[in-house]
Amino acid sequence: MALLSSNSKDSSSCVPSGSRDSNYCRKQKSLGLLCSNFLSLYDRDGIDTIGLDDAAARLGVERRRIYDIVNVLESIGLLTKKAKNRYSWKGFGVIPKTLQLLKQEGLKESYTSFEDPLPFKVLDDEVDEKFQSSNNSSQTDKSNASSVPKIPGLGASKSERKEKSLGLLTQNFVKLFLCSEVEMISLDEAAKILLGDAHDMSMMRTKVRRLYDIANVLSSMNFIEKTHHPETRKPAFRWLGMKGKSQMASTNALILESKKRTFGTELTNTSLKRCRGAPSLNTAADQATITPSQIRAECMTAKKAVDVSDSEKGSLQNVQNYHYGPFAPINVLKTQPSSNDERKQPRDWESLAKAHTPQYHNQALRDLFCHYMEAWGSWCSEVAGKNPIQLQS
DNA sequence: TTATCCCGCCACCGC
DNA sequence: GCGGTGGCGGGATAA
Repeated sequence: MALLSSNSKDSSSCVPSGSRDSNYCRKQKSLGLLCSNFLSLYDRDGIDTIGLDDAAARLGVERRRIYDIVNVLESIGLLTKKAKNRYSWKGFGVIPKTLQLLKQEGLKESYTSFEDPLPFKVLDDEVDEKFQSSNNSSQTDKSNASSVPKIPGLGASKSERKEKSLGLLTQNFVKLFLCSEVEMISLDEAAKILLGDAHDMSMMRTKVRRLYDIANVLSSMNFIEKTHHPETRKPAFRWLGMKGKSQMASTNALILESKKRTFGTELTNTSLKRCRGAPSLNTAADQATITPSQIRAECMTAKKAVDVSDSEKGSLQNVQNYHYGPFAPINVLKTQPSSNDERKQPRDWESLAKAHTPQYHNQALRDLFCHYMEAWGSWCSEVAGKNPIQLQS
């Protein structure tokens, strides 16, 4: 295989001859661009079924590439397989439901196995059951778009192959954002978390390659955006969710501008935060950028906080309808305002801020939170003309 | 140098 | 055996 591959490339890349023309541009062949073109073709009214051969022909690519796109799109519910070579287009309307289901599954899983080195890997059976039922009914009932979509071509007994599928990897990658509250994650770190076998470098590299494929497709739909860690400058991806998708259509200019924002100005950039209906108590630091190397430690810390009790967790969600995830401030559970508290001194912002200032275990997070508070303070004085909240260091 | 990811081989599966 | 599917990793390109 290697020989054949390298031979075919020798004749087509180093020397611009053969099938690859002299002005070959890699970007023009990218999976992300291909996905954009695919959506341009099929994301419209009147589109019901999509033929893979047709798609490949119209997009001018080989079938293999269409499989890559379709697998990712199907994993998030945009498509469902109808028959061999034929898919049914569901559209972006199903995405909120899909994300909600993925989040539910991911949260359930993370609560039971966050200490597992591969917290998002163990859900296969459960997901598969849902996929199976989803697929069965999708053959006849298109209203089933609310179910988390089945991954294509995965027989129940092919667990090993299934575990490596692009679709499942896509779902787990998305869960990583939905459930961990991590604002930014590198693909290396994602691969480590999703794979578990971080010691196997070969497998890691393969996983990262697939994550690049997935990330390209997701970012072409504006579900995520590529960015860089502000300190390490390491490449990473930030979750935008449906907000990114909806704003892509209506406010391209705004998004382009926001992509240029610097890390320190992110505080007021709430429009691009993930779409999860977070309440106003959601702190800036809660949405902060986390260095990948801090993820595991913070996961463990937050796991302990979240695991205080199921009832406590339930009440938190009832009150706030919001889940902090593994990066919640450690005192969040203790300082949630009761219904009585909410009536007390609603305008005493300073004491409120002091009472609710998160006490992160991690020094970097504390610094980050201070940074946000400073930014907020300057924003208040500059824009809103209010007194900045004094920082607790 | 490192990050990115295209490309196509080939194993697997159902018919 | 055959065609559809998709995991996989070499190695080229981009940054």
